[in-house]
Amino acid sequence: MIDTVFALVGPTGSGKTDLSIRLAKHFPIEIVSIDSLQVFKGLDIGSAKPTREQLQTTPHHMIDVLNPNEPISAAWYAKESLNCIKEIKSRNHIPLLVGGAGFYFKAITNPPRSDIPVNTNHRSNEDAWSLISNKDPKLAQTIHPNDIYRISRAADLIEQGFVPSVVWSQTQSATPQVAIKMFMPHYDRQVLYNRINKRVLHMLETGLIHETETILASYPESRLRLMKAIGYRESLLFLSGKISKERMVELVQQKSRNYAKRQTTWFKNQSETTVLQPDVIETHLSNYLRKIYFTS
RNA sequence: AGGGGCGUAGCUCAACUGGCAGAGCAUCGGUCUCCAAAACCGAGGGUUGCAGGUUCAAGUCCUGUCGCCCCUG
Repeated sequence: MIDTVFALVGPTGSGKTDLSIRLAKHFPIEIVSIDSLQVFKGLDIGSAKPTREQLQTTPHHMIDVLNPNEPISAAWYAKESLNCIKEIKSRNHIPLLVGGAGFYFKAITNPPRSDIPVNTNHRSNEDAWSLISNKDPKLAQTIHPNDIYRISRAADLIEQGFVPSVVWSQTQSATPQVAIKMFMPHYDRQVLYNRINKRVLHMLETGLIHETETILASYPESRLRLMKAIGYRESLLFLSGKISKERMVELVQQKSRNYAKRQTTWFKNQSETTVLQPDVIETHLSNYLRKIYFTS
């Protein structure tokens, strides 16, 4: 029988963290963060990590488990969070997944093949593309020639003797280890954007730039990762004098809004997602949890 | 006041000697099967500051006008 796990999903700035803490006051909940940045130690302000108090009042998992210079992957994330879920259940507690990383959620239900390593050596896009056209023409028709991520991974698979279209259809049709029931608060776009803009301002007031400097000082090799993370990238650009402080704030707000839109698109197009108005989501989820865990 | 420069998409800018007004970003929609706060795809959006003139044809040339910037007194 497949376990059902509950999840609080949604775009950045939609109040997931606060809501999860409130729920944890009434239920024996342990929170599993599904977030690509909060896993890293030191990325606190920029990743909008739960506060120290929040982390103390409610058990959290998948937060502060990696150093900023350590590698991460969806397969690893899926495996670790699945472990957390299992342990929480063995304690007779309720696991609640909280986060906005759709890709990692997907990896939890449909884990990618972790036995085929990622090839780190560089090959040109043209080479990879011609490799795919030759060895897996079916796939070449479904991948856009500019889609360098998937092209590169497909080339990985081919070089290791696999046919990408076959491998990928297998992982897709594999029986999921857990079913995730997702709840997402829905805000009016303008309201959400205002919240995000305000939150970015708050990040700057509480020391986002200083945090960036601190991380980089302890882990110079984490520069690449920071350059791919909203808020940290712009801080680095500001610190190196490439942009003004005003421009930096503008950019962080803009990129956060763009990200929030992508997250919303991802989750709302998942069939397991229940979209709810912010003012009813707490009672709705409470009722749900009560019904599932305390009636039998 | 006199001389010069500039006004083109929400923003930053393209458009050789007149020849169908474009690009990046933003905005809106979407994709995602080990880099995902990443990467990628699609769409909408313009009386070229305004008013005249020359021309088959004006963002481009001429006149006037408004706004901004620089230089000189």
